[in-house]
Amino acid sequence: MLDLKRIRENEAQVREGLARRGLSTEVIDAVLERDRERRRLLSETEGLKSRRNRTSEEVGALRKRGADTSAIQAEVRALGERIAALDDRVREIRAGLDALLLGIPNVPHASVPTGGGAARNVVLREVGARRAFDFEPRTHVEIGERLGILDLARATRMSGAGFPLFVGAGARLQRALLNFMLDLHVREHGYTEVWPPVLCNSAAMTGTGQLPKLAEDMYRLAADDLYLIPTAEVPVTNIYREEIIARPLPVCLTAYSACFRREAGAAGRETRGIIRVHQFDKVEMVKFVAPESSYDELEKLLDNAEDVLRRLGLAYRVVALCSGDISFAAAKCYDVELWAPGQRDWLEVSSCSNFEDFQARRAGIRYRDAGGKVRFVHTLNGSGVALPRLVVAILENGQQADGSVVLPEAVVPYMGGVSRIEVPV
RNA sequence: GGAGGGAUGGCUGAGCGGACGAAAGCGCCGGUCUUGAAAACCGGAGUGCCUUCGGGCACCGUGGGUUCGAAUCCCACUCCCUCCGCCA
Repeated sequence: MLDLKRIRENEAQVREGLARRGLSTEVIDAVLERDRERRRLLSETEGLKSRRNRTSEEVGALRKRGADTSAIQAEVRALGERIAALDDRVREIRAGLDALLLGIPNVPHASVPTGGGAARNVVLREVGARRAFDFEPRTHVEIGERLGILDLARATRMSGAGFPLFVGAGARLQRALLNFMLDLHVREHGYTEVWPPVLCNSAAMTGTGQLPKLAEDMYRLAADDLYLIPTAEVPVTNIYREEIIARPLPVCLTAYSACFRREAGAAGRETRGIIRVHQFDKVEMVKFVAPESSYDELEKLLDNAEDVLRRLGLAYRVVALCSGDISFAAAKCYDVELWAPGQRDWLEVSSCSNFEDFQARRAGIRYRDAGGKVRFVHTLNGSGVALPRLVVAILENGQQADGSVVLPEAVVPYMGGVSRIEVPV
């Protein structure tokens, strides 16, 4: 959520931010108009309340002396009625204002390239050589089914399309990769591991910005005001909701979680295989940092995500998203994409974002600066990394002519020494 | 799921409907003393909003209600604790 004062005082900057996202700035007019009305009514109401408080105290004093207070009591009662009416009106305006503010996206950082659509994203670097094949590389679906480690048909029978079932070495690979990534972030990148709930309430979802805009994309348990999380970002960021963080910043947390996405509106896109699924597993990194350092911390976060791929020896590239492509809550965002030879395409496996104080303001996450002043933290997060597309890349890059798959060395210890998944006889 | 108890500032914990934005202790910050520290003593300190910058308003789990006036009384909800039942 944007600071109302910021909209008031830096109107042009906010309008430019919306425009860079390709959005209308009409909402700003509505916000400013309601804000003016709200402040006008507040002054009036508070003046009346001040009068009521003083007069009411008088009643007490007069009573003590045994004086008749019926006239003055009637006066206060009348004041109370006026106040109640005004309060209702203020509440109404405030609710409307909040609804507007919750629907306004973050202002893109100055360093974000301007433009809309993937074509305007900027490829910053490509790391690692793409493997050359002396045979026609197969897709992960072909590889996985032949190896008997991926059973999409049976998964569809129990849950529908988009719910992968991993078997044998495939299941083991999931567990191995998760442990490999968590160990890396905890032991070498300085993160504290957490294991969060995968159902969160609407307040938490609003805090990180999934609500109100992305309601259609989430699985919801209507009877309980609970949603299945689309990413561990939600529970992990909300750990400090409505708190003044007492620990020294930065606070760096990492978590594995299952993630659930309805992918409404994505029907027909990337439906083959496990590139876009309704349930998947992911290791997430989340940081709570002082505002001065958030852009340095974003670079570190990005490097932590890249480190996963470097150690697995996979070819990847880093993309700076343009202003029309960054997510609702983000001020700046880098995507990390893996090369998948069976797809002949780059697959997004991580999105590293700085939200500045956008989420912190919604979720009420604050800290005390050196001077003891209470301020909103900056929050960041990034995948480190998402599993299904990582598995796609490992299978498609590691495939051999005979159908077997050679695994990256770094996961072999986590696979109980297995370095190659063989075709069953 | 059943029965009872509870929710107050960073923590512990007081609070006859007007004195309470709130005692006290701990912790924290500043000062005195000290070579330095500890102890002792003195002082300071909640959050948000509005403002004509004098000040004002709101906040004691959340939302309603009673009253001239609510941390305090009433109702509902949420969460926590104890006991019983059930369960991995």
